[in-house]
Amino acid sequence: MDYKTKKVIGMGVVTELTGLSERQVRYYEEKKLVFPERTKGGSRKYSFHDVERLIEVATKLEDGWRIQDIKERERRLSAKQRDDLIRGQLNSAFRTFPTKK
Amino acid sequence: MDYKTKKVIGMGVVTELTGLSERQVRYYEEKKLVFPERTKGGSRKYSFHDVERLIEVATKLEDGWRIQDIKERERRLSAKQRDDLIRGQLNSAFRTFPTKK
DNA sequence: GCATTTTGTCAGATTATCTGACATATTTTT
DNA sequence: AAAAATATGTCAGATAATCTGACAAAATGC
Repeated sequence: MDYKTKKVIGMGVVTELTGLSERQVRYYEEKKLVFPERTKGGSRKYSFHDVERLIEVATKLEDGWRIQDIKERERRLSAKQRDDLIRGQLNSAFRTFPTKK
Repeated sequence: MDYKTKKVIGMGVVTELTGLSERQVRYYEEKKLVFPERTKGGSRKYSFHDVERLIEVATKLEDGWRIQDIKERERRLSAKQRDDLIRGQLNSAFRTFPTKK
């Protein structure tokens, strides 16, 4: 049970912690930058990780980035990470093979 | 900013995480076993630490303890800890004194 | 037996949050 | 430049979440 990723924080606290408006928080969700859970009644629940994510997004927007830019950059980054991961797997495959005790 | 002690969790999530009823959670506060913060509007906000505390309290009650017993025991324990702390301070005082480089 | 402890429940009020829509200022695109 | 897209504010009306205070009741303590 990770305090950082468990989704337990309501909208009010999120706006307090981030300094953002409700409107902004919901808009960033609409743009698929954060993914809150919901209560049975439909209220959003965020994690501390989500809160940090929102602050990160807000900072970039203040720096002149646009939401699509942010997503585009992250798409590229994660693609690179995938490549790196594959390379790492290949390396370890070749490395573990000859290592025979 | 500690995820564990920051008071950000509402009543609904607390009852989910603890399995307790709202009634129980409020009663344990009335008996001064937990100390939630409040929003401007008056809603309670708990930390993960509070949630663990509530579970601990509930467990002891299930084991036949009564609330006054729990508080009494903790009063004694913290008194002992105060004593231990003082003893520790005295010890280190006497230890650091002769240690002259 | 009477008092205390702990929990349930219910009513009524207030706070918190939701969706959807319209407005708008500032870019970006064509 | 005109049109389109972006990001945010705001407002209304609805629903969900939470609060307090009170009464009831079962279990346990003294």
